[in-house]
Amino acid sequence: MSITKAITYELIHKDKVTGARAGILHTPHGDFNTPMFMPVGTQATVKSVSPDELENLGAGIILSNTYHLFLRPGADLVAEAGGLHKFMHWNHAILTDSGGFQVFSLGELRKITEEGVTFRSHIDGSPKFLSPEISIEVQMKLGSDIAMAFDECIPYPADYDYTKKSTERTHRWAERSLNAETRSDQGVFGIVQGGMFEDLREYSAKTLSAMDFDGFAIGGLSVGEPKDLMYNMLEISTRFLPEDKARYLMGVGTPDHLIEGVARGVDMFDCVFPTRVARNGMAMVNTSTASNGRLVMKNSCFTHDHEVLEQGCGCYACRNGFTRAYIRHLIRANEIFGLRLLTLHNLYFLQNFMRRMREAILEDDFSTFKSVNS
RNA sequence: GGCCCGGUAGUUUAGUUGGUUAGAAUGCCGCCCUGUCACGGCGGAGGUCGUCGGUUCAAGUCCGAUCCGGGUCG
Repeated sequence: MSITKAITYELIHKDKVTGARAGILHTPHGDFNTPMFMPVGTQATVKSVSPDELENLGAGIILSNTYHLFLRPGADLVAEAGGLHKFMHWNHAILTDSGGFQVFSLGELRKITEEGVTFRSHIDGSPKFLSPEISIEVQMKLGSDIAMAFDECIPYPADYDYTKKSTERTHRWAERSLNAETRSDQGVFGIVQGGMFEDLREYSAKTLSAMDFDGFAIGGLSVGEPKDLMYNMLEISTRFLPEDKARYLMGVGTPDHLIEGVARGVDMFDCVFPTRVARNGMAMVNTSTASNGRLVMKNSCFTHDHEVLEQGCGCYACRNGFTRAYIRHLIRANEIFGLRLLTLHNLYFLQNFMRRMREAILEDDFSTFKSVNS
């Protein structure tokens, strides 16, 4: 007899050359093609974008943050509103990060013990406490489709001894996170750590694989380490994860990293990059449009540029003919619409980028896509 | 015409009893943003301190003249 799982991964095709995977992630709020990119909606909103705009640009699942919602407005209020989906009017899937990374980002403001993490709120400085049990409880109240286990994101660089101890603690926290979960309509993903050490990455992936998670994330990467080191750690992390469950590389969202991640069998990504960078005036484009894949709209070379961001792009901004000169003007003048146009463009760009990768995988031609877009 | 106030980066300005390389904000130019940030981070260019002369070891600062702007009295 099989228990119905809230979250399942269906492998459709594996690229014959690279091992890149095309699949479908089944959730209580719909089925979504992988590889996929999840826009970040930290505080129950993808900054400056409405739910129907998100839907229109092809996003199927978004990420929201336990840490932020825990501090404000509080999980009880969201539960009172009927859960996060209802609260923010988003009918598709939601993955909630556990707060591990945010707490790690607080630096000196936090203290880690076996029980959990005490820290000070970045909002009002008040003392707070998060543990695996509390994080999962909050995520259950939020009602996300996928909850993340509470982990410690190890800073870079970190020595072997600390990395080993931290990783082992993350494993114990993973077990506790799993035990705290009671909702049948919610899945839980474990998070592989292991810092920058091959044996610890392998150890972490194997240890977590033995637990009954619905999917696995690779954490602790893209924290300042060199690219090659990151790719190596990623490779080892995914190698020991089960084929029949989704793999999620946390916090990655530049095109080069997405390609390298997919090439190593990753199915899901999230990143503030496209949205944050949009708010600071940058458009993401194909390398055929700009060799580094970026247009810094504040640059004076766009003053008289009356072309769209990228020819042939189907995003709201390009489809409707908003020009580079216009967007540059809006950004410089600090007009909200400027950052909205760039946000819509960047999110569309990445959705389309993932879609194209998936097509390439299905045609066993991912290595061509990789070489053309790197 | 007399008297008073004020002229310092494009703009708004700080500058002590004269004392290192005249600061800042904003704007301008560029770089950056990877599980926290809309109004963010870093760097750069930009000044003959209205002009001329004087005092002094040393003047944005003190003195004189002059130009410009504003105020006020006749």
